[in-house]
Amino acid sequence: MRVSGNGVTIYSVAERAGVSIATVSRVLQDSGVVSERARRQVLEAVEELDYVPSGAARSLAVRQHDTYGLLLPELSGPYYSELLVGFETRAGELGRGVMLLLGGARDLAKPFSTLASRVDAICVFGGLAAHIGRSTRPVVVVAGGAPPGVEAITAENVDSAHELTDHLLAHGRTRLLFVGDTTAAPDVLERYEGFTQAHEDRGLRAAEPVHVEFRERDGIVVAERLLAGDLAADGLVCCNDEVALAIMARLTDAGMDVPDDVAVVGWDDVMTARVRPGLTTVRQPVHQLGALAADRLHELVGGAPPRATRHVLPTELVIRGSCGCEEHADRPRRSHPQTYLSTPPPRK
Amino acid sequence: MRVSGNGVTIYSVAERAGVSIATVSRVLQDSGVVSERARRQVLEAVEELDYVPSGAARSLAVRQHDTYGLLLPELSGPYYSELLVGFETRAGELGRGVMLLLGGARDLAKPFSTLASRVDAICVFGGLAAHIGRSTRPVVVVAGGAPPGVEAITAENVDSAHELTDHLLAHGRTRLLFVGDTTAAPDVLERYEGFTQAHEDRGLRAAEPVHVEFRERDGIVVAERLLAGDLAADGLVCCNDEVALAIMARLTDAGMDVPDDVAVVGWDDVMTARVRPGLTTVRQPVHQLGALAADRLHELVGGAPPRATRHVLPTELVIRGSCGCEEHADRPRRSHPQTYLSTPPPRK
DNA sequence: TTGTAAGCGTTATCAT
DNA sequence: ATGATAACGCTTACAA
Repeated sequence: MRVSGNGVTIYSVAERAGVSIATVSRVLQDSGVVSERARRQVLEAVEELDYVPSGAARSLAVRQHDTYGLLLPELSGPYYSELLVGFETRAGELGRGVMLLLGGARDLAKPFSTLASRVDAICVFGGLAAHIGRSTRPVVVVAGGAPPGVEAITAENVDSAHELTDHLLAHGRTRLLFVGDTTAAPDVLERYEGFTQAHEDRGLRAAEPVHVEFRERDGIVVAERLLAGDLAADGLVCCNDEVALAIMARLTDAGMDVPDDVAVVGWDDVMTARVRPGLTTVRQPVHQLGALAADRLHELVGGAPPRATRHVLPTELVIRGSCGCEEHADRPRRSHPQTYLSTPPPRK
Repeated sequence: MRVSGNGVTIYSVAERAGVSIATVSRVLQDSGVVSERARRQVLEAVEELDYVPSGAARSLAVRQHDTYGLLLPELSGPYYSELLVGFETRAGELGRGVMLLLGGARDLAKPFSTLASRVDAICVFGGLAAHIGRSTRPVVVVAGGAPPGVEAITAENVDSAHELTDHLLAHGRTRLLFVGDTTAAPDVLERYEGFTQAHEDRGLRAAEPVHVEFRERDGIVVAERLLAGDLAADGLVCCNDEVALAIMARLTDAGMDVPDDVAVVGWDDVMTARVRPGLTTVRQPVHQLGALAADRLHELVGGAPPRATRHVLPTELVIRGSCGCEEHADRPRRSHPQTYLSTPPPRK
């Protein structure tokens, strides 16, 4: 039994149109020269037979899948979605399809190699970089460290964190806590580095990070610990906005004032749930990250050599009220331009 | 130039292992019987050569892509993400890959047929159902109406909307507005139907829907119109939580009280941004929607006949404070079980 | 247990 | 302008 497709092949079409399969292919690929008459007949036959070409056969013949893979750990929150959208959009512009693989809990070994067998190149999210067995296919790692020889694209982290932290310290905050699991993602570790450096630059010593996941509920736990006196701080630098917002909400509910009692800042500039005080945060060019990844895969597949240095995208510090500033214009305050290798700076 | 892959084929492996390609295939597919010795040698050769099989060649040979397609309009907010995760997860469990196509603004005709040529079956999001040209491949439409002969899966809408609306009317609200673009998605239209019916059941006449998009900013516009007196209402039934939350935030900012001045209810039960008052909303089994879609595609590809009736998943009304109720336990109040065709009710 | 060989449905190179 | 025909890399009877 033919389980998929309708059994209509290029042969059926050729026969019906009264031409050879070569002509059918020419018409469909719009390659070579075909008489108007032949073209019409082919198109007609295609229509009548509901012909759907076999992507597999084509890929085999042209030795290219025209598809890029994307490996993400999950899809909660706006971060991954935006990355995915950026990637898919650019891939689409390049005429490439996208195969998605979500990390989740499952063992990725087999799914990953299956993916590798179906695509021309793969974009891997930072935390999952370990899954790249000598992948044979071109790979770029996004938002995280890559093994030697593998290209990496990331948003600037250290400097942004430095500035964000320093901003809090400049507000006179003395007991800052970094909230985020530095072991979970390379990005988070870099942010903690910036956090530490900012302290050191002022002759202070940064506290150990408070390890939590990225999710909202994890923020609540931190808030509870703060309320219980288990944790003490007058400023919180959170690994992302969701955690920051959750903490703010819980703290405010319990009668504490943000930023008076404790300043809270985050990362990502999530546009949802605009709150008061507005959340001071670092805006990342997530969409561009995805788009750039797709671009690079395309170039790598095209034969370009992998880049030796990481490609770092600039971020913007967005000052609102949660850091202790008077809430003013909702605009980015400063940006962190980075070395651009060959790609022009992303534009909004 | 060989642009993709490393040129290592099953032949290279066979040669290196000193066996035939049939044996290599047997080892890799774990089919047929192979001597331990041959197996070891093949595996060794695979390792040494960094062999990555060609998915295309395999698909061509087995006449199956082992991949399902998913067509979504976009990825903003948690709704689509959850749907996607549900779909991808189940597909993964079934050993199938997922190709994603995002609607966006671009013309979908070509991307869609390309997609069709690369997958065994496609899941199409409701609003995009029009893009299914006699697709030849099995298709299921999720969250929306499907052309005759095409299977559809959706969450219950009319009854939920009816109950939600009636709940507001029972609170003594008299000027209810439905906020959402009924022309954009069939789901929204169904909700408006329930909205209308609830009015009619009480001998009232429902107002025309206020057409807005799904996004947050669209909610703000509505709030502005309300504040400006351009719109008058003491209760708002919003097409999703993002719009509802945005409206609530803007209204509250401007000094209005929710729910005293105006009740606001939504749809989706977005867990982010838990606010006060808590948002009364309808919880949809979005993850299951995606998972069920993958399941059905799998069965269709396996030769099962398409279902004639729509497969409707139950929703839960979640009563919190934004409807005017005293804020009590954060639990679903009632559910809308529907006819189950063959799939057991989704469980949390 | 292993190998040979015939597909699978395209593209692309030659002739014609 | 069109048609044979040889790849493309794999799976799978069928033989051995």
